[in-house]
Amino acid sequence: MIREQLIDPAPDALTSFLNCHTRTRDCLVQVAGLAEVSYRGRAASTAEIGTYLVLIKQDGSLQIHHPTGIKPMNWQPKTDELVARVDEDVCMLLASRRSPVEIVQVIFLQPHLALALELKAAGGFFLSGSEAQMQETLAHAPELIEPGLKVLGRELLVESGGIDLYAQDDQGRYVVVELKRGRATQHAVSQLGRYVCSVQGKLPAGSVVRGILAAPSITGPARLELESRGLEFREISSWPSVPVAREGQQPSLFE
Amino acid sequence: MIREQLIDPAPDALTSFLNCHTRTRDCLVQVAGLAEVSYRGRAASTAEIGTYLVLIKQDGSLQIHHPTGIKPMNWQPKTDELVARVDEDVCMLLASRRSPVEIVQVIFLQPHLALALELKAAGGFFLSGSEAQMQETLAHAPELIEPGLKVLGRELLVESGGIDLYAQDDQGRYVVVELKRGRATQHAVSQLGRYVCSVQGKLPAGSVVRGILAAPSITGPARLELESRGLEFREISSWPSVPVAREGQQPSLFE
DNA sequence: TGTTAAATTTCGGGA
DNA sequence: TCCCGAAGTTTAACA
Repeated sequence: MIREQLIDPAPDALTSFLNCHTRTRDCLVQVAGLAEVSYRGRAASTAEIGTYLVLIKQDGSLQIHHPTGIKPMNWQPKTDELVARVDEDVCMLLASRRSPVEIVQVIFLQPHLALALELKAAGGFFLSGSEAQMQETLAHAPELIEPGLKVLGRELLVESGGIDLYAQDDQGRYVVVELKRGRATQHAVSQLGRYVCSVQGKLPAGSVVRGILAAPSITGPARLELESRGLEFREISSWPSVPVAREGQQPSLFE
Repeated sequence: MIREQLIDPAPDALTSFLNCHTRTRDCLVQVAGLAEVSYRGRAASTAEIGTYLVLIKQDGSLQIHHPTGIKPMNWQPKTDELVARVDEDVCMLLASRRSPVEIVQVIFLQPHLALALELKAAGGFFLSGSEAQMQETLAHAPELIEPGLKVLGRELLVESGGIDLYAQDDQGRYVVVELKRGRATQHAVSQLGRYVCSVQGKLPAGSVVRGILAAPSITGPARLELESRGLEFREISSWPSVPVAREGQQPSLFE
């Protein structure tokens, strides 16, 4: 599990350690200690000297954590080059990528701990409650949106994006359905509006296209915007915002 | 720096370790080893048995990393309760929060390493290249958007959101400016459209309100959408997508 | 608390 | 590669 551990490594020792274990790409590498971090790319940042935790995963992704918060202080999702070297008597780590051109530089002023861990086995990961799952369910039970609704297509691509559900109502009118797994916002209304326009543009002039936003709830401003644009909202209440373990009850949507 | 380190801890030892160091809230705690993770909240997930790295920061935030990717496999940004206990002869960690109600459960089947680190000093952090900075710059140099433009306000709140820059052109017409630090998308066009409508609704009927999207570039579909809605695009090219160190040259925007 | 929008968003999918 | 959209997005700001 622990491939290698160094306490208070010298600059050249840390440099070798980093280059060795990042090259093999089979370890999760971490270094904790006093460091300085700078980033240049889509934006630019500088972190003054402080105690940070640097993580380098097997795919070469880099993240630098400060004492609080879920998000790293600095990061590099993918690195095209990851190299450590001794510079002015300290170990310096450079993580760069092209597209976008970005570079993160870590200067280890006083590394206290360097650790290489083997994190081999990762089991399966299963997520439920995604919008994709909601789409799957509603595509097979469109009456939950509206009685008589017939689904013609899913993920239909138009110039302005992908339409979640494309359908026809009991009067033969085309219906564009936009799904949200959580509370629908003005953003969702804009999306729906764009899709409705795109579909209208493909049909003979004068065709009526309905737009339905289907979600467990909707914000006040979104509702106003929606109604002013002649679009509709359908509450999908059986979508459990917090799936609760239940016994002897009938399973809700998505279970 | 290293407050405590355990190798292959027994369930009760790991439990004590976790409860002790998370209670004091002055350490970054990590556990690496075989585990199972499940989550219930806005969605639900299960991670089968595998080797993971669990990080618990001083603010009680929890993240569980698998071998690749910048994002944790599971996480809990804020925990209202963080408690470990021995359950069926293994150590189980529960991290829960209200609002939204969510819980992450980690079952440590075979912990190999438990580490408590002191990450005390964090230096200052400075980021440049944000949209806020772009706004600051353009508010003082609106001629970069258009000659004769006068800024009337920033972050002006209307019902549909916050207008980045509110201005008047050399002919006295009101101008709503939406800024993007990167390539502008259809989403940005929608925002701008909403703001223009909101402003029009506040002015006497028939008032002309211009909408300008100011960004370094714009996607093709966004440009079409923009033009079809009578809105305008202004390229802000001096926004350096990659701020480069230069010598003897005149500093660009934002430097 | 509710809503909106930014973010070095990341990530995945389709053309 | 470009583009769009989901995400357990997170985070901050503001009414």
